[in-house]
Amino acid sequence: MNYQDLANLVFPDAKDISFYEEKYPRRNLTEGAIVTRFAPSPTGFVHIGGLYQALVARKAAKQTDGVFFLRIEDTDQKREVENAITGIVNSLQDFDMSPDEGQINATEELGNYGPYKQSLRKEIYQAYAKYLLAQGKAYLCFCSAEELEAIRAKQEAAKIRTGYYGVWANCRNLTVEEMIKKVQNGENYIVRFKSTGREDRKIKHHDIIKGNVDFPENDQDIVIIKSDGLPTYHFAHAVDDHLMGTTHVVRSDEWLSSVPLHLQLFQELGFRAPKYAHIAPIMKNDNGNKRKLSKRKDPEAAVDYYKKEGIPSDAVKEYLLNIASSSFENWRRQNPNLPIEDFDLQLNKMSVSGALFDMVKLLDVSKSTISRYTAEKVYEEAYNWANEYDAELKELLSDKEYALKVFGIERKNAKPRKDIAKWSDVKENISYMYDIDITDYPYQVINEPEDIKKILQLYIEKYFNEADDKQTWFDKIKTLSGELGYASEVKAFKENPGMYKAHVGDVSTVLRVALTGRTNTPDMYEIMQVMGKDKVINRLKSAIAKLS
RNA sequence: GGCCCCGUGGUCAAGCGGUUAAGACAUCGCCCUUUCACGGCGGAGACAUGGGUUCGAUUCCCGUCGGGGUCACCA
Repeated sequence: MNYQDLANLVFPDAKDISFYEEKYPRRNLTEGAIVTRFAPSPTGFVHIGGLYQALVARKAAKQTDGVFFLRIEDTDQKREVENAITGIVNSLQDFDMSPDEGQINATEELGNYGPYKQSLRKEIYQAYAKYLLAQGKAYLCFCSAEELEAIRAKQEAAKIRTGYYGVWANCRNLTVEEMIKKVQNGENYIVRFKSTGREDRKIKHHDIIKGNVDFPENDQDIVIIKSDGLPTYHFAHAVDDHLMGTTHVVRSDEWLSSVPLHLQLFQELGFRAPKYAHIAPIMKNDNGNKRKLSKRKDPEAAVDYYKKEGIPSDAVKEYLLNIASSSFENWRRQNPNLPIEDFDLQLNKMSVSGALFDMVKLLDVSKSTISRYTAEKVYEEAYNWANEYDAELKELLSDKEYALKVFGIERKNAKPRKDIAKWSDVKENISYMYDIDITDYPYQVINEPEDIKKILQLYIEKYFNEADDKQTWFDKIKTLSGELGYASEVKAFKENPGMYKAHVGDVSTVLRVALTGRTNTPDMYEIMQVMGKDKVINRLKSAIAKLS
């Protein structure tokens, strides 16, 4: 009786690993091409941190003509959430980050290295577990949850390291005969890795982001195959990333401390280990403490939040790149119109510590992003958003020709208007351009009904002409101001405030408020042009009528 | 608690032995011959702390403090 017999007894049907080694040959890629992956577990929506990882991983691959794939890590069936896979796939699609290989919907996938869903790879993991078992590099553990708990309790009481290792690993020294006997007796078991490491020795690891990190070797006999026959994360990681040809593992830095284990696993399995890039997670300030953005507490943790708010996916990616690399901002300033695909992200320049999520900054990035859009693009995006989330806005936008004019206001100039941060702002932003009932007129300096009435009436009767160019238009407002005793130049007013009731700016404000119901708007000349003569006259008349 | 990572203005961050310690967001003021936004100019605001090493430390070493991660048949 030897380990081979034990392996055959436990995994009678498992294939020899040579089968898989041949089935999944080395990828034929150009020198330096990077293969990365996004490997979420389907336990809910995509987290902004997950998107961040995926963005970084995907960029690293794309920059080198490599491959970016999506692997679903569903080895914990208890935690699996319905439709999560579809959610993941859709979120990546929303951000224009669909993978080259992997799941493309709940049941289908792309690529030659699949299945890309771990629950479908059970036999593969078992083949490799059998391989380790046959060599005595793994063993069966029959400890119950209670026994494990008892071990832990003892360790804690003695204030020593907890875990299943060394002398605490009860089943580690079971003989092959004993293990076989227990299996034949129907005892429950799991497969554990027989660690070759020693806690008093150090291993060196070079992480692409974190740099040189030394750890004690791993000496824990971790579980590789659980009682349901599925692998643990660690084992699946080693097997999958080897078979799938991953060259660079980009993942959250919570995994950093598992590196010794992972390296050991790769070595004992005879695999070449990938390079690791552990990224710092995105944090949030919670009463003075930093913590990871939480799925439960923070709405902005969910990637869908941005979609619902109408923050363009481009903007979210720009913001994330901002966090990832400080050189991105400089690059963007120099290349305002290039797509972010052209930006070269250096993994080794990425920040080592977790950044606090900054919504204000995101919104600023978003404003800039949207300001670079053409009116056509703004229309399209706003319409698509409205179509899903805001029926009223959709209705407003139904007249595309007019909407295009509205979105074109102050957009054609060298310094386009920057006032939309998210599509959910649009309605509030443009509603006065439509046939709404203005009820509130927040007149400012000039606020006597009689004065207002005079200005508006005179403007309608004598000065308004749709055909005027901008200079003529404004000259007329100046003339009108003078005619009614207001300063037609602000400077003149400032020099001699006592001589006038108010100045041309104040007169303009009256017109603006009467026209739009607000004190702040984009350029009034353009607004009038877009509204057209009838609407302008009607608005002004109606404002007069509403003077008390 | 053990192990590991991190600590530059409110936030994101350059700099990594000698700098007036960049830049962006936010904030304040001024300017942009009508508002707001944009843009321009300017202001305020930082190297956690204590020891070393050095002619000289934000940069290197050690301690302290602070923050984070990890120690599952979860990923």
